[in-house]
Amino acid sequence: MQIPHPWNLSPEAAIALQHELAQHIILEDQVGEVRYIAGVDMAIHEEHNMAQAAVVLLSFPDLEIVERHIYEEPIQMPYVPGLLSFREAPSVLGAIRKLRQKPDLVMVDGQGIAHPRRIGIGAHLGLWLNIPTIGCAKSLLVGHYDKEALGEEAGSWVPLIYKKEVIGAMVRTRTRVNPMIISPGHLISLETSIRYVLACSKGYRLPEPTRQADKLSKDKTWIEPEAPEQPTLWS
DNA sequence: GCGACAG
DNA sequence: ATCTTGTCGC
Repeated sequence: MQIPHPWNLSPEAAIALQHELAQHIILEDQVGEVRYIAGVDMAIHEEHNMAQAAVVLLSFPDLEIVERHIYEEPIQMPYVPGLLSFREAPSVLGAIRKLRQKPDLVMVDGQGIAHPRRIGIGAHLGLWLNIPTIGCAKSLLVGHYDKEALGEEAGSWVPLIYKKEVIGAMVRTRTRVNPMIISPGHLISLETSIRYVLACSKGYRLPEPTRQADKLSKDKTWIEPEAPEQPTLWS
């Protein structure tokens, strides 16, 4: 395949690459036993043009924090709707590289395949890592759904439709709170994606992996602990 | 041509 | 994403 590939591309080249990569996304479950779930997110310090990516590894189904890491680097690309992965993925991957334990599943802050070309940052990261991923977004990029059909209780959900196809689901992770936009990333089905997201929801809108990563990415007092450990043997 | 538009 | 205090509701 064309992985690895450069990230600093022109909008035209990035879109062309997405069309190529989307062909390789697998939506059948290839999720083995899940012991560790990672959550990733990123914050930006506009003034210094710095990105602060964070990854938090949780045990499953306990959801206890096992590892937390931050990775910082200058932001390279601007934000362009539909091309978010080219702006955030490099930094997120930097944070993931610090994990000592390989995650069995990764939850990403953004769309999975609920994307114009079916390859949001969640799906893109899954392809790059060859690990099952789920896109957990807080707002819609594309698609429509039946608001009336979505129950108010935590656990209810309705399919997200785009061009006559089911690309994800609006999932109520908390009663009477705006639903999360859930879509499979890679190596996982929509049904399984929803199942894991709900299994990771602890009374907050964001599922634990993403919620913890979001919090850590915004933390300004976090000090990355020493890494006298051995290099990761999985990446 | 006119909106919509993850983070 | 980020700018930002108090405030309404479960």
